[in-house]
Amino acid sequence: MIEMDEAFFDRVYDQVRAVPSGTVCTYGTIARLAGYEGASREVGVAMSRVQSAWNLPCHRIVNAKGTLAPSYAFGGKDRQRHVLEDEGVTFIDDDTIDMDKHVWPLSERPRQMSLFD
DNA sequence: ACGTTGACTCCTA
DNA sequence: CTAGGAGCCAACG
Repeated sequence: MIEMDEAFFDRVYDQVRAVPSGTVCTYGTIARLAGYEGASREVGVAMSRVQSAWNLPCHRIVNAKGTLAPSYAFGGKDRQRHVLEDEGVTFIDDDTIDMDKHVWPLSERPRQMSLFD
């Protein structure tokens, strides 16, 4: 059977669950993998509706710049950073993830593909 | 059914 | 580096 109405949220959450520990994923990537490319903003809305009991690793979802979610999420950026660091994610700043090392999946990296770099 | 809104992204100055 | 604006898509009142 096919989910129809809540397909968007369900697919988004399913993709969030698919993000491995120690990596991070951007809203845009989640949207794309869920089949809603360009709906990055809606992914953010979906995250805001996540409840703790769902066990979604929403702390692994960050924006394209690698900065953490606003303070009102996770009870503060420090909390989110701590969780990510505990999973092995490294930061270049207190609020900025070292994206090129931890973004997932590798093939979804945002326009950084220099073949000869 | 239309207009607003949002844990976004990209481009320009 | 920061600031502002436009584009994008789905949910909500």
